[in-house]
Amino acid sequence: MSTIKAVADLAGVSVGTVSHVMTGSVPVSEPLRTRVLAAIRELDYHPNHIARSLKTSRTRTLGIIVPDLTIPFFPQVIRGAETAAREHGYTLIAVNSDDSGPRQKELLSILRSQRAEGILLAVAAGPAPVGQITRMVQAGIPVVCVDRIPDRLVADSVSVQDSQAAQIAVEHLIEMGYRRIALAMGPLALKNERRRLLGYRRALRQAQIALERSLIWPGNLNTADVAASCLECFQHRKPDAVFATNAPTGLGVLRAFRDLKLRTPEDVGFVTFDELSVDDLFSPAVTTVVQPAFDIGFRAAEILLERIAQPELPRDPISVRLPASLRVRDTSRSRVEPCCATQN
Amino acid sequence: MSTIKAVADLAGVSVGTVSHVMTGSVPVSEPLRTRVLAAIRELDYHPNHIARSLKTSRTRTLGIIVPDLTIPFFPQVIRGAETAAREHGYTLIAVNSDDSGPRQKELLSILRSQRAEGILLAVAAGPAPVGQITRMVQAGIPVVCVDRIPDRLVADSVSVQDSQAAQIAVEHLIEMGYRRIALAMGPLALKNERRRLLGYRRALRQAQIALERSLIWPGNLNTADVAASCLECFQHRKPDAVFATNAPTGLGVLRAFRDLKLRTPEDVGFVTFDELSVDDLFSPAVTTVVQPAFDIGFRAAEILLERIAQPELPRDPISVRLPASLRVRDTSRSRVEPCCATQN
DNA sequence: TCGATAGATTGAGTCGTTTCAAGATCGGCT
DNA sequence: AGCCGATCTTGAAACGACTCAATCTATCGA
Repeated sequence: MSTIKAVADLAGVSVGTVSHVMTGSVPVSEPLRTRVLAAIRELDYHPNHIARSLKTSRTRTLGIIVPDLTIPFFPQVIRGAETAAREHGYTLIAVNSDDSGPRQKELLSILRSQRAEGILLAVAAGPAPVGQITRMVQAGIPVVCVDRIPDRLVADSVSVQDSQAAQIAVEHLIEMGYRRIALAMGPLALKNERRRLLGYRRALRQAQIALERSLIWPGNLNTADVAASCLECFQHRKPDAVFATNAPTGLGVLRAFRDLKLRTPEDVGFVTFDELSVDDLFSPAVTTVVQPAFDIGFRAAEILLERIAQPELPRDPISVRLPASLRVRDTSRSRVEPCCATQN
Repeated sequence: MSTIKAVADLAGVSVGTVSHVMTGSVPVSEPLRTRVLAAIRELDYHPNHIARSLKTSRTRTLGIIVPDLTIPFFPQVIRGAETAAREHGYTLIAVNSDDSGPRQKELLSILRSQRAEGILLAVAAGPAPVGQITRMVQAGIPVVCVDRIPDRLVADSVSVQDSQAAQIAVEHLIEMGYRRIALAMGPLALKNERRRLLGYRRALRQAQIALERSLIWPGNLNTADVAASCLECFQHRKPDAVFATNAPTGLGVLRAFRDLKLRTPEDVGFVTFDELSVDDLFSPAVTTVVQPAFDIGFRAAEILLERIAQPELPRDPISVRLPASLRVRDTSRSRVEPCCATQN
């Protein structure tokens, strides 16, 4: 791979001149400039970004760590962040923690070694690496958390208005005539989940529906386990609707419905957080709470870039909450008389 | 951010010794080693990967460029590639070309400047950057193409056995009793699409069904446009089944079915390449040709790493074709008498 | 014609690490 | 005691690009 020196020799100028042509920071006369550009083309010269970064200590690189690329939400976040990064001349590199704590630590360390100038982090399940993050921020590498907001961490974050979104979803179910609304949720250890629970309670309270603790199943994010709790709940408590606070949980619930031969919305109403996929093409189409994933990524990257641009500013953590929207489809339509006998 | 020199000073040794402790390439006595490790911890030292790369000219980094992260296929490929990379101590960085030719060129250039040691490329739509790829390979940066295989390019590639997969899918439809099988496909400019067409023709020929040209609609990969062609075709040619050769096309067809109020499989049979999503939860569940996306990524990365490990080997391009599998669900079940009157 | 000045060009030093050759230390053996 | 070899430790030279200070060139006015 050719170097700046090779270009300089071929063009018959000094390395300084070539550098000036590349960066444009210092004017270069037209004839020399032309010769340099010709030499660059001739040698297929690609400036060594590594050497450049070493000297300038600027990599113009942002990192994003997501727990699972195969959940549709995260690619959207990445695209948003990438868009913002590109507008500022930055490159975004995406890596996957596989929802593993150790791997996440390793990736943070790698990104730090690679001297990413800032990091977007959607934390993996389990305890968040608070100490590591704090050290990075102290070392001058800003970190912005997206989606999941770790407890006990003072840092910038961008996510959705969890409680409002949950409240709207549950209010919608109530309006549609459902009363015994079960809440299928993820681990209470996650702040987002607690916030969504809050919205659920608020909606019930405002509709003067008594809270029934046995209709709330906090669980893990394993789709199969969720399906099991759902089966269990339907045997004993007979809810007439389910609100799922996240996609894996929602899928688990749908799986249980299938096994129980329950139809939506005839037998049971259903709303879930997050688009499960192309929900509108299938029947019954699923009513979902849609998170503004692209915007979350975009805003998060913007905050990060701002921090990078003004590193000396005092760090009052910024916490942006974007509104979600309810996309009403079939699974939450008003209850109707079933046309033929079903178990219920 | 602390440097190796700071560590050396704190531990009271030379920078060379610290380096030896880090890399383990030269033995270091226990007492010194302990002092060095303590100093590293004390200073929260993270070796500057940039300086290291500059010196060793090894970045231990692989790049992957995909056209669209939000298509579920690609995240799977990335996970496969990442797994293989990690096994060899490499980090994979993923970037998104947004299916834009210029952006793809730019990303190739960036990855080259960043000195990625090898590149996995799922080419964007439009003409492939053959020249650029060839120059990279000549410069010693191996490139392996995944999924889409550009014409006119002599390079390693990993993708699916297109024609066999298509043939199996169409044979399945024939076996289920469908005869007028339409082929909804992407641009003929793509080699994969031509291969899938081949499989379709082979299946028809073997079943002695005459090929009807008007049942084949090559198109672009725009879901809305596909839906339009589909409407058109159903008005004039009345196929009794449709095989879609890729996911966006498949979605377009389903959208048209919805608009035409056609039910599957009662009114029309349907099989598509690629999982559309959680196809099995909805009704009717979609019969799909499942590509081994993870394996494609994994094998591609392995080939890449092999090339990197043995750069001087002559480059007979390796072309791996992995088998796809047919996941039979509802939309291709045998035709049955409709229970009530439907348009047909 | 000459000096001053603005502008273009150059070259050396630097970033943080690896690595090689050379120096230091130590124990064992004669 | 002195020497040898094995083992550990050190220092300095790279890697490739940027950048500052210094040099060079040309232009213009006196």
